[in-house]
Amino acid sequence: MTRKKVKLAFIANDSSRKATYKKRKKGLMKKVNELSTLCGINACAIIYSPYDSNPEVWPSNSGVQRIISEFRTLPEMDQNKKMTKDSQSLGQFEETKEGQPRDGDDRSYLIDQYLKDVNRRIEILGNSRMELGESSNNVAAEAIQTVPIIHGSARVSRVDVHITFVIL
Amino acid sequence: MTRKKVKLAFIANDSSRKATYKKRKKGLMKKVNELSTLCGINACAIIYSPYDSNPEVWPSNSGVQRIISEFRTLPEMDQNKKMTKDSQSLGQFEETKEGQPRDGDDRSYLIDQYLKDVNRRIEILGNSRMELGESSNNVAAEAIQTVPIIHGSARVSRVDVHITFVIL
DNA sequence: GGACCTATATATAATCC
DNA sequence: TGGATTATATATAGGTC
Repeated sequence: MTRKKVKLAFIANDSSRKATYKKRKKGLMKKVNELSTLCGINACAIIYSPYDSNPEVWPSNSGVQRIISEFRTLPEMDQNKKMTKDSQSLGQFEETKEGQPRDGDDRSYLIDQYLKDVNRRIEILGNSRMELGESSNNVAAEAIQTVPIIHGSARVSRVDVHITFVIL
Repeated sequence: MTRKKVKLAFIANDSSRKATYKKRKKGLMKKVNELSTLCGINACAIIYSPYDSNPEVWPSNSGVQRIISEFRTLPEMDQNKKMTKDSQSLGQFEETKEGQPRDGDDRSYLIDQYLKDVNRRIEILGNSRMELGESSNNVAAEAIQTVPIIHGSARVSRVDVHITFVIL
């Protein structure tokens, strides 16, 4: 009964932590679903965690596959017709920032940068895991350490939850 | 006063939709923050949307950069020391599934598959955008259409919110 | 539009099986 | 553990400026 105000801190008790994780993951998924529906945003989410044997996806496994497949079939050219203006007029999206390259989208650079980072990170994550056929948890665990341990051999202790949301 | 039970459907009114989007995005961020803290999960979130001129990140721009940078500096080998057992003993994570390759993690295959999909998808997204210096919104817009339009030239109307969560 | 302000709708911690 | 249950803590739609 949520009688406790939930101190925002790491839950020491393992079972409690797991229980909370599952509940909140579910809640997060629901929120994504609602945001998607209410704002007309197409989205898919993939949540991977050591708690679940299978990655959890939204809206559904096939839904995720479909979105990805459809995207792949798009001729690259068709994917880039500029339509900032159209978007604005049709849905008032797009808040063009001043002083941006006229022909490009104002956020292109930032997005590209982030995508590159994510992309590279995913690649490394995938490669390393495949090479050793090892759990990716360690990787995440290490990445977690704010400073040290990174180069050392002292493996991290807990952690290991990977959640990847890709909402388009 | 949330007097209304909020019909879970696309919000036609533009300003209302935007207002809702901003509120819910904030709520989602908070939820991610809480999940991260409560469950000891290191995470970063990147949310890009046409409503905001800059991508929104969590825990902070520098925090995201740091996590990514640190991860990159990891020697690939160091990233994969198996530690399923350690994790279990230390934090009771890792729920080993029976009948899996003894040396690999049970979820490796599934994860690898998803990562590949996401990875490829991100690459395509990035490449196409960079080639034309165009907004990636169109891409998302198209991907949204459940069935048609995909191959046609009739561009989508609204949409354009990209949210990419990468929680590790 | 953005920044509050509530009244309600929801999320969820704690408990029991 | 994995569900239900339910009392509270939160999230937030709708108003008001």
